[in-house]
Amino acid sequence: MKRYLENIKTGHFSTLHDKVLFNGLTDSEIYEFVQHSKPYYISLYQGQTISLEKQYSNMISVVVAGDVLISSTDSNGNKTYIKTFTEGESSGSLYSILDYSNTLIEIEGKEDSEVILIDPDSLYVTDKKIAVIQQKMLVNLIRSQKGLFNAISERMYCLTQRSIREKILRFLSFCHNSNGSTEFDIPMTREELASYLAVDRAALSRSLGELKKEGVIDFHKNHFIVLDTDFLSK
Amino acid sequence: MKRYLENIKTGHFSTLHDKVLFNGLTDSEIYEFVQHSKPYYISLYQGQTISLEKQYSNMISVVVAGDVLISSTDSNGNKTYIKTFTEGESSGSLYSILDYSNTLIEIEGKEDSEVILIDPDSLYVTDKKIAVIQQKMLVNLIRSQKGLFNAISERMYCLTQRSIREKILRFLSFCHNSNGSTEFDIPMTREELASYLAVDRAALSRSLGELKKEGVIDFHKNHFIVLDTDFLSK
DNA sequence: AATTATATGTTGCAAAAGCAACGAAGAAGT
DNA sequence: ACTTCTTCGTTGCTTTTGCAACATATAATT
Repeated sequence: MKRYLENIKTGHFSTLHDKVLFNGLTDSEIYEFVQHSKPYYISLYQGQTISLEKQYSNMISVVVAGDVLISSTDSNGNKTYIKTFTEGESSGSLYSILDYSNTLIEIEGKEDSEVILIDPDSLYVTDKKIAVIQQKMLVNLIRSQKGLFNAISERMYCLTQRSIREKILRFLSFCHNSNGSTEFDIPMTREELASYLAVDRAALSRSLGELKKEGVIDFHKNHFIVLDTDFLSK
Repeated sequence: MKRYLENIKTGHFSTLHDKVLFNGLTDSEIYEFVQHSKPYYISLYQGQTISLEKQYSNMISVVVAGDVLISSTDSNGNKTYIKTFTEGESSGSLYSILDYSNTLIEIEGKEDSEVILIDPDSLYVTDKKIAVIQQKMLVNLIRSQKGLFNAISERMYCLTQRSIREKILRFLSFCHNSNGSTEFDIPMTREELASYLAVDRAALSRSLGELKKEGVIDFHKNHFIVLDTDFLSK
């Protein structure tokens, strides 16, 4: 199931440039790093789910191709969805920070996918020969965390609002800002949005209906239109 | 108000060892880094508040002595409390990740305090001469983010609970686990706890009273006792 | 000790949210 | 076209929450 990347066909190296974690590295630096860190390579067909043995659960994973869904199961057996990673994203953002050692991590391919796993120690343990490479990659790792942190901050901002109405408006405000338009599609179903805002789905629908009736917003399924932006920014 | 650290009395260097960001660095490495990055030095008396000009707001700050409170004011004039940093903590955890450039950052000394500000570029821009130093510090930065991340995750866990009662129980569960005891002091006033859980203070008191009446917990001011741990873990 | 100030608890009431059950609208499969 | 499934909206009812106003308690100041 797992093999070292260096033993895989060299075609894989060429795709690594585009991945955030390897930004700014030259071909030979990537090659040098792979020689040094011996990352694991996993390929998944669509729908395939594999469990990482615990000793691998804290590794930095880079999605080389496809789209994977990562979940964890804690000691009580509760399965928690962590995040969907798409090609180029590296979960270093998550794993290097949260300590998932000793939890069961599952990776599911939402389509045919390829993932490599990198031992964080290969970045963390000082090695003068590749210090410059390590440094570049660490910076990439920190940078890639920004996106995750912003996502969390945005959700926190929504969650700290006291009413469903305000939570919705906060959420739409973020959508509006990141799309630059007053018209956009949201990437969730109602159920998922309710879960994201930590409210009841029915109550969410009710509040959405009120906002529509008041002419603040309009929507149909995933498509939303903000009619009165005054309500958003505060 | 701000001067370069290297122009300050050398006594400051000796205290840097203990700071998370400088862990694992030798004296000469710290010296070398300071020479290279020219960090700013700020000293605050108790109660003093200073505003960082915008170009400094994204800097990595390390609290060398004392206890400081950091807040940001966004373009709408809303002042948001960010975090209290105590000696040794580096806000790199925050600043390197969240982009606070162009927001007004204020630093308030909760007691007489000293802070140094480090330009993130001095860690990010590759420089072969000090690559090893940079690498060590980047790892320290990532490690220090773990604490912040866990704190945020815990709060999120509380916030996603639907009722005040459940939010309280989640919160107490975390206190219980991190203290290892069923008896502990919480580091907040009621008002602050209410704000942390994003609920009304009066409603919080009501729920706390109910839990006390039911014999699940007992408390007096900041001191809490969990009487029935069955309620916590689930 | 008396006086402020601050923190915490209490309570009535209106508004909001949760829950459950059902119905409508699509989407997917046969 | 018909069934089946999923998603979404609706509604009645109950519970919870927020809000405001006040009471009590504790700490700080003089």
